[in-house]
Amino acid sequence: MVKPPAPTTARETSSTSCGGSVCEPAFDDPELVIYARGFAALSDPTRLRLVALLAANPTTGVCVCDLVDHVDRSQPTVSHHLRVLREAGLVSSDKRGVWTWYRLDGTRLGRLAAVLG
Amino acid sequence: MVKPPAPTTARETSSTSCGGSVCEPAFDDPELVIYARGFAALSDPTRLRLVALLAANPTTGVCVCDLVDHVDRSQPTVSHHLRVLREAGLVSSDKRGVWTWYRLDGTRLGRLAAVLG
DNA sequence: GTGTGATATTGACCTTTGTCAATATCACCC
DNA sequence: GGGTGATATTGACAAAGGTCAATATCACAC
Repeated sequence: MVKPPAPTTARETSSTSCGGSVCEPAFDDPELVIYARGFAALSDPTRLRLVALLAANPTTGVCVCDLVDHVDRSQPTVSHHLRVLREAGLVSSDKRGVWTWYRLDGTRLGRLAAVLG
Repeated sequence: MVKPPAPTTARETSSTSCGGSVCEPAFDDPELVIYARGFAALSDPTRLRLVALLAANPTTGVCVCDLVDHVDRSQPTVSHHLRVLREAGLVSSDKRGVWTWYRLDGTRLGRLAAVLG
């Protein structure tokens, strides 16, 4: 969203027009849809808590069983949320034997942060 | 979500336990709900386009009538989205006569960006 | 192979959300 | 005051989303 402020031309509010001159942003619609999907993945408190847990354990990641223990939601619900995060590209999963470990994808998260300025 | 990586203790994957030691994040639930609401406000392409338009015109803001012209949605729908953004604290509105101008709240947006690292 | 335990998927439920048409509000001009 | 035009609100509807119980899958141990 960051954009160098355009040299705003003088603008007089007349009674027949708001007098606005709008500078178009440099984002096209497909881009917006992708970013919106990313933010949607972060729009749920449970998912945000999962992200926080993963962010607090960046080097090792966290096993699903531990995530379930920490979020006060049923195991299927946690699994659903992890799927949403994975499909948004924000986390990656790694199956080791019976256990599945999730890890945060800092790059994707950083790109979303960059969009916000 | 940024958190100094805790000194992860050695962890052996046994057959009876994943062996994980989870470092708790420094976010409490009310905080998560607030942030989630912020991201939810950014989770719609139409709203994201509105934000982009406002970000591209930071000094003056943009009049609602111009926003409606630029987003291919009905006027009530645009009004609805602006309300969502306003209630999330991401934009502020300013009534000048018949026209209402919206402006981006960079601080709030920046705080959301900071949460992402 | 059988059992066990970790994770994923399915199905069902209810809530939330995006959208528009219709209507309301409100400021301004004549 | 009546008309006009900008914005907000309401109501209705379909679609999407969060949750859990039940079930499926799959790896490992015995």
